[in-house]
Amino acid sequence: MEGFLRSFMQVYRPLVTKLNDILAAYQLSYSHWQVIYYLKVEGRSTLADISAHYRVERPSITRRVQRLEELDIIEVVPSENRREKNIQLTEYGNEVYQKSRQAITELEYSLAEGLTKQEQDFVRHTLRKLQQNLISKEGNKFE
Amino acid sequence: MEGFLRSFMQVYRPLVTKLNDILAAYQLSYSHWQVIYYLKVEGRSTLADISAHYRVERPSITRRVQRLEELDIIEVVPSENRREKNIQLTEYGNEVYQKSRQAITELEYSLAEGLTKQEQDFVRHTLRKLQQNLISKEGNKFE
DNA sequence: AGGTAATAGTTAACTAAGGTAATTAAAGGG
DNA sequence: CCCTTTAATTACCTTAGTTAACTATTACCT
Repeated sequence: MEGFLRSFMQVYRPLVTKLNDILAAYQLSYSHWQVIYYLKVEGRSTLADISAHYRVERPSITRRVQRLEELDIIEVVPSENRREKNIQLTEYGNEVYQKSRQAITELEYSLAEGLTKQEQDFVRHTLRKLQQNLISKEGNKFE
Repeated sequence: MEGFLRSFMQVYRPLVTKLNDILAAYQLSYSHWQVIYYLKVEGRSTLADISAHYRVERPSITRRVQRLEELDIIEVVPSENRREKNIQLTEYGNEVYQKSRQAITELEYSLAEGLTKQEQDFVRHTLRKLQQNLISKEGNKFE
């Protein structure tokens, strides 16, 4: 696996840059997209949910959410437990999701150019494995 | 390739964190490692070389190098062209390289757990391809 | 029920890392 | 010899994360 880290890290930067370029259309960047995506898939959620899922500390999530609130992409909905803050996508937020989804999917396709279907499946499979190897060797403060 | 970006980005953070933990032993982080690695492989170089190789703007490289200089990991060597700054690893810098190299290689091994040799080769191959796809679709201000 | 402990969210302060724009110094070319 | 280009630097801004400390609310346990 020697050289793997080098390759991986060199893919990272141009990739985020491209993603951020796409999301700049809505004054967002990739970290905000993660929240939007989560809410699209999971529906109404708390900040703690999102924090746990992405393994990102809560203050970071607070900031992402504040931005999304300002932009009317998400809204707060009342919850029984007054300690937690339930949020969900607004109508406009759904719109932003749809539009960005398209652009991001296109990016994914363009990345996959020159890779066979099998290869693509394999990459996903491997990444998931790497992620597990990484997480299992962590302090696991999130579990 | 749908879902690829998501997986990729979720591997990234724990990975850098681990790398930074390793390098923290020398008050460094991964971005500094890149410079050390480059100097180890290429020998005496200029900041412009490093900037071009990693596709990172020069001010960023200046900062990385300043840190490494402070820590006596690199040293400036006189060059004919007084406009460029030639740098190379010091003896201590080589030591830091060796020690970190070990730890990083171990990390790579532990990541590769559960992947066959073939799979590992394939991951590297694919990452390189992705990198090319990304770069070829860029403004290519570095070429 | 009442007091303590845990949890959700926030704020503040810090760190890492990058980018652009402007500046300085040196080199090169007509 | 002047003008342009190039290498490095500085200053300033942005993204994104972390830890520590605080508030409010809920849960637990005697």
